[in-house]
Amino acid sequence: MAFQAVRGFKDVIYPESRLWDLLEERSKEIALSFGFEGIKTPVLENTEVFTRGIGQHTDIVEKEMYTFLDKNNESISLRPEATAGVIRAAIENKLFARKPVQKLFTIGQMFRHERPQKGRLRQFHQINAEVLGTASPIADAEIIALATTILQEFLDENKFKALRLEINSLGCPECRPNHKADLALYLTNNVENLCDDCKRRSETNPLRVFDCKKEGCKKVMQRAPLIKHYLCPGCAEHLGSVLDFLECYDIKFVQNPTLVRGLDYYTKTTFEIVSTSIGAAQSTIAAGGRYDGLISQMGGPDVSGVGMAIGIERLMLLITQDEEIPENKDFMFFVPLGSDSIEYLLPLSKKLREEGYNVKFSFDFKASLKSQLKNADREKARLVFIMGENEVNNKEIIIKDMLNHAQENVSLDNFIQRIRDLAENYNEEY
RNA sequence: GUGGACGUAGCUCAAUGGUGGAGCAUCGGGUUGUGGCCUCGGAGGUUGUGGGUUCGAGUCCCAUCGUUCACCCCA
Repeated sequence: MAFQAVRGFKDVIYPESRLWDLLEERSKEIALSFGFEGIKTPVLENTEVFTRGIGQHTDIVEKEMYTFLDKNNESISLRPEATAGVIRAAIENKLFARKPVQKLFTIGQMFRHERPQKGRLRQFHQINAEVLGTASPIADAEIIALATTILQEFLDENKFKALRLEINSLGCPECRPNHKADLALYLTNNVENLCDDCKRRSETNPLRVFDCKKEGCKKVMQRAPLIKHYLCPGCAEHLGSVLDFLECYDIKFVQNPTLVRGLDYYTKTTFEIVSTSIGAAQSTIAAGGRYDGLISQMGGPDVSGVGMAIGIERLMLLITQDEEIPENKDFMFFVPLGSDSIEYLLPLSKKLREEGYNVKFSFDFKASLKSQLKNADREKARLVFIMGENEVNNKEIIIKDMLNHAQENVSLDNFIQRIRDLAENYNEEY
């Protein structure tokens, strides 16, 4: 039996790997343009970073985290999300002593032991950004603007328009308990009309009952108390400001009063960017929100933060949904006929690469010109440089243009200058 | 973690329980050192894996692995 990758873990091969690299490069450039600094944190943390950060009783920590004992019997876990580790790193490296507000950006793999599905892997990747150290609603809007800017960069107009930004406020420790209590009471009073799942949810995670698709439950929840009627003046004002600022950014949104997040730390602003043109299991492309209390809870200063994550696999699914991944750029291609020309051609290929051209060199110097040209064609060669016995004797090279079939002989001495001239005429194609 | 569907060549898919095929891709010819198009040919498979039923299984049954859809949950 041949080897198989671990369940839920996937190889990324070309051409997807090309698009993947592009995605990482461009999104990083965009984050830098917003003033974020890159950060790289380990995939492995002490388990407590996550139990304290995300919450002991979340599904992510309780059921999905890869947790095991290290050789010294300490419990360590693969990170199921980025925020807790970034905050741990910010505190440990005393970043808040450098300046009070930290804007941090990272891309990397996360691990959750779920049943795999399309767009749901056990190792998956996120583009992640956090603004730590400010309660300003401008930061919330900026985080959302960063997410939408990155998505807009990679999606064509129709796909981008098919995205929906849903936003809600979860309140704060001041006002949230009042809503929680009233909701719990309401659910208890209507428990006979709820499905079995929702009876359980009423106990474990009452807000989730809003998400139930069963008619009975939906009917009950139509009259259930909504958090927005319970927000304290501070939270209400914050939400209002965030929405105002989103309009300043010209970002469309819909308020979803039942939007919940699966991580305990969220307060006030919470949002999701979902695609309407993709399966339910992978429709959430990006998500995030504000977290008061998390940074201090992890041993840092008592300041607030806000962050977002984009699921790379899900974004890739959306991008490639009905589109081909673009080909690599054109290449120049060296064709030695026989072994005698190699000593002339290899140095020239080095020189061209140093000048920044994309250069491939045929490996099959013993093969016929025909098969090497065929190969050159398949390798997307625009200019092919051929040198055989005749050319070695005359100290010259054939330059063949594969697009317009033209070919010319140039002397070895004039070769590089001739390529510069040709490439210039091709308008930066190389 | 729960329930359903599907696994045949590198890819997309055929084959009534009776000798597993096609298209594309790949490799090689179509006169000496000129690619794409065309044409001819070759190679490629323990039908995911392991059991079972049957004279006979790609096809039916069970298990297992994988994929996928809906849940749970989430990026």
